[in-house]
Amino acid sequence: MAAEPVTRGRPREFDPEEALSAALQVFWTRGYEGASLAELTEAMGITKPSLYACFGNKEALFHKALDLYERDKLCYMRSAMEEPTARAVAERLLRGTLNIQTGGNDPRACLGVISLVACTTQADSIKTDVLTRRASSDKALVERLERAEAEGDLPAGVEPVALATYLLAVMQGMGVQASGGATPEQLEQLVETTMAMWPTN
Amino acid sequence: MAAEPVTRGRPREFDPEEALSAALQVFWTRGYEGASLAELTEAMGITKPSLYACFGNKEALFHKALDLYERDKLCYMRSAMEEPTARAVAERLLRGTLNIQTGGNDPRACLGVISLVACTTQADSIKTDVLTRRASSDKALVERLERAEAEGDLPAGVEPVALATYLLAVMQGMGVQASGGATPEQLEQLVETTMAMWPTN
DNA sequence: CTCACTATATACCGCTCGGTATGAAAATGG
DNA sequence: CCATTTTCATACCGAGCGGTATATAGTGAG
Repeated sequence: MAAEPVTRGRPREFDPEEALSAALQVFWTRGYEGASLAELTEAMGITKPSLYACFGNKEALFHKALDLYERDKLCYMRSAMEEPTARAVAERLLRGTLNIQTGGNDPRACLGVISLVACTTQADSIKTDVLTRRASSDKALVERLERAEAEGDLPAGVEPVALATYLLAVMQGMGVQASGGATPEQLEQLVETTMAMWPTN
Repeated sequence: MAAEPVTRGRPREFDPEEALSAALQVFWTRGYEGASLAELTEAMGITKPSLYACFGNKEALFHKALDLYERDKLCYMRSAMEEPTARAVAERLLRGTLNIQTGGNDPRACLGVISLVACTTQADSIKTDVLTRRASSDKALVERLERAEAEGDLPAGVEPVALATYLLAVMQGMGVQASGGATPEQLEQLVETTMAMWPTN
């Protein structure tokens, strides 16, 4: 990227990255439809025309916030795949989910889960975007578990696709519990219970 | 109830039960905040003043719809507790959840999950209501699993509270997957995977 | 300094939201 | 037949929504 984008005209008075980060926090707690422009602009410290000029509109802002979320918050997903065993992959995923959900002031679900469940009226492109992103991460987990199967790392009779779906369901269910006011201790216990259930050979 | 409520004045031209059932469908697909009065009244076949006169306001209508939902859709939860073994209880719960989620046109999560995750702005009383109802059903499951432990129906080292939290998380995660466009077959597979994970002694 | 250009702040737009005032319509009691 | 009571349908209300027109302020180029 050009650090010197040859500014002509009045310079911008805010940092787009910081503003986007603030917008992400609002979207994360309110959801896409629940986040109003008034709340967004106040959190970002800018006015509506500035937001429009810099990010396009509310929907484009959300997509960019989703980019940031995936880059900053969901990176643990990719690194978890590098664990040596399927069991270790699962535990890294569960603990990473736990960390995200208990990182803020009070526990809350993954932004993707919130967007999927909450956006019901319009937001067709929002849902599609989230689903597309999730499909690729789901695929990565399936491939990792298929590798585990090939390596003899999974007990016989355990289907990689089914196991991946199951694990993702637990992670998403953990998000629902977090949204429902579960304490970090309860979520931690849920991780341990799930790991105790993990198939052994 | 009095079947003859001594009508005086112009009789009502719609059936409140049917109207409430229609409202429930709208709330279930749109969520509380996503359901507009326009969509509600159209689905219910009545006008806004009629709705207001009969049900109070949107919030009161939602609480009554939640009553109906619990009575009609979540009755399987109570009957599941009567199964003889903890394993059978779990399977009945999972299959009951599956039936609800795949009952409509396309899969969707439990109304409680939708309400919890989606309602972010106002809706304080909505969340409280849902949480209160869920707390009692959670408690019933915990007590059932405690009975199972006392009966030697659970393997050693399995905590009833932790197991109940885990099972509920899977059910809720299943709802998220349903909202995300999972097919009934995938959800069915998720049930079977979960049952395959269920602890054995 | 002047001009072209860009970001800023204010005020505003059309629309939809949940909720209601109002008057006509349909029933019962006298 | 009339008064009373309750429901129905239309039209309306203030507020908040996402988005924007407009005018001003701050920058580099010439």
